[in-house]
Amino acid sequence: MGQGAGRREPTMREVAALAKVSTKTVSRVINGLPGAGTEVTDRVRAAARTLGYRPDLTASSLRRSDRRSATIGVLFEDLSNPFDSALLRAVEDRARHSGVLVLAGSSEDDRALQRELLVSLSARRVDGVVVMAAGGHQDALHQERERGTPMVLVDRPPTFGGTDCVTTTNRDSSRDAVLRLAALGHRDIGFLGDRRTLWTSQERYTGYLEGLAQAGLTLREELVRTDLHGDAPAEAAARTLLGLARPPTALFTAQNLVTVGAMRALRARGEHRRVALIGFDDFRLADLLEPGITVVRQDVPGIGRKAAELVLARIDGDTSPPVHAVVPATLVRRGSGEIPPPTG
Amino acid sequence: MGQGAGRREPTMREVAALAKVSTKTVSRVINGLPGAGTEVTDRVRAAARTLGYRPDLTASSLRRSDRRSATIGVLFEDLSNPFDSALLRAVEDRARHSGVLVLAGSSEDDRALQRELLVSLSARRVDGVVVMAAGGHQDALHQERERGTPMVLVDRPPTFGGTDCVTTTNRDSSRDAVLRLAALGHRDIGFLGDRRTLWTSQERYTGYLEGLAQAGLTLREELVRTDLHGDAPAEAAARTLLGLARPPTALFTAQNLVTVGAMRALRARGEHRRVALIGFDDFRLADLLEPGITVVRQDVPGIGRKAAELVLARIDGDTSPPVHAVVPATLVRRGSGEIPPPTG
DNA sequence: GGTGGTTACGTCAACGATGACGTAGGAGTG
DNA sequence: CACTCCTACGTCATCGTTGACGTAACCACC
Repeated sequence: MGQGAGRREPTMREVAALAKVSTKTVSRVINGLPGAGTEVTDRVRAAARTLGYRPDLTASSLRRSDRRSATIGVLFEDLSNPFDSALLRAVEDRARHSGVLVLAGSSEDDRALQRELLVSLSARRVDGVVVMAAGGHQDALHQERERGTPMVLVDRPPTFGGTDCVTTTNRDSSRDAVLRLAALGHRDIGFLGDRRTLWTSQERYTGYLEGLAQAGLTLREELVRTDLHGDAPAEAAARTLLGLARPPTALFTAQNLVTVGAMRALRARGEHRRVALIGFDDFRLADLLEPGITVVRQDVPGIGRKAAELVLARIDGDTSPPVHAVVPATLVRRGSGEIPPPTG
Repeated sequence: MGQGAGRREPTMREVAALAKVSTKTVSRVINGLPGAGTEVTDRVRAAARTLGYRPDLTASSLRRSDRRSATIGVLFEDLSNPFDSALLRAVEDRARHSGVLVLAGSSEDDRALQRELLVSLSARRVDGVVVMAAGGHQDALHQERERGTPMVLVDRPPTFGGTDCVTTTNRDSSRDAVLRLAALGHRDIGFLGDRRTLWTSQERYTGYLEGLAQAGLTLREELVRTDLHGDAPAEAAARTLLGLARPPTALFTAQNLVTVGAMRALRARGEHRRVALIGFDDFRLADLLEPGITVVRQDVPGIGRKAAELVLARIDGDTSPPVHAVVPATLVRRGSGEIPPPTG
């Protein structure tokens, strides 16, 4: 394989020949199973070292009774997204502790691609998968789950039953954010949200509504903009809101990039010190801006670790009822969320 | 395997039995090879669909002559780091185009861990690896390469020969950044760098020295701080420099987090509009800060794509001489790098 | 001193798939 | 009609490894 060199990896048979034992004995030594004498063990070890033998896990897992590949699949929306990559890292760390490696892919919130990647993962016989479900129907995931593949959904719950899931306190934390703004005296609180097909967007919007209701505020529909995918549309939407005859005095932005877009709009209008802003999802440097951006911070490592733990447990045969773990998010005050409404 | 359900995947043999043909014929149909009549083909396809048959790539690649697993390994320092995850994404995209999936791991710049992960990857018989070499000696990588594993190093070159590598214009871009500061009239330009064991740090430092020399400036060693790992140490170092009797009027920060640390220090002292700053590596929101941060931006997707292309070509048997590809970085002016020195 | 148990091996088949090769039947050719 | 060639299958061994099982040697004990 090496730059055309075509060197083959040594096999157990070759080790066995060199050590003058059977392959079965080599297998015993390599796997540390009983039934090999000390002298033979030494001979086999020496032969393996001499030849540079390394076991072939794929052949091994083909034959073994448990059929484990010691590999799990991770299917997130976009591995270059900070949220997704932090999640991946957390899953990876937990998995490595169990000797499990991670096959990772980005599904770009595209169902066809997600299905394709799922097929690729199953062709490699991964032991289980951790998935961020693409928007819309989840037939492919459901089918895969029905086949018996251990599966944990993260960030968004399944639309089918019998499957573990880890999410954050989307609704409650959004409600709390809105209540905090209301407590400062804000009565016109705008909402900027991501694609409505996303469960998280819906939950955060619901939380926004709950917050308004609980604070005794009435919803002004013209202050709500959703389906903002990326920071550019979010910026445009924010500009529109701020240009209204009776503009919002505070904004709740329900996603990472939407927050960034809103910040750009506020800055462009020179209103970033006058209009309050709370965003969902923390981001690096949020504290270095002026004012610092108040955010709802998800416990991303916690979510990833939990998801990995769940899938590993299922792989190990845990048959307890499906779990929907909710990892609490916290509000981080940095200034932008503490701006009071203009007096008068 | 599913939550203890223990359902087995159907095999070719079962499909063959249902379609009343031999397994070899099923193999032909599944792989689209000639030698199967239309009627038989239809019967096999129907049987496969009925049973929900999915080929086992691991068994297949065990038997096949080319032994390909259609999987490559990616070993970066920290998959949750924005640079690393953007790189991973670029590699993943290019690999997917060739039907190749990615087994990813973080080596945390730890040689022992990197070696361990390398062993795990080889146990799974990956076709090749893309590696960000951990600092210090590269014996493990060298050995793996000697065994014939196709390998491409990214970000940092190998200390051994015969191996492809993709890096950016560390030295030249650093020199240009320093020259730009000098052209504005800066004569006291500080350097803040990451761990000196890293090749990139050394290169960027060399570029700094070249820039000083070319601008006719003499090095003031007390303005150089290296081995800053993370933003906290960088912030402390920047504070020290700014507190000198004759402080720098401009800073060149040679890494992502070091730039962040320097910004914090400048802000804490209220000097972020007076002291010029150019950082190596772009980061999100650099444009939203005040002033915007001027940076040397690497073409991360370009680096990742190139690395993937190289390793895939080697896997396909390309035996041309090893390549050291250098992907150019560009200077992005946002304000902080255009601050002139105080007059007088 | 036979019986039973344990230890240290070996032999064989099988995991799921494919490469090498065999073969029956039909088409084409002289 | 005999011969060749091709197509469409099937048979068998094998990839690297391990589970099931066999067996020879040795020890202990009644």
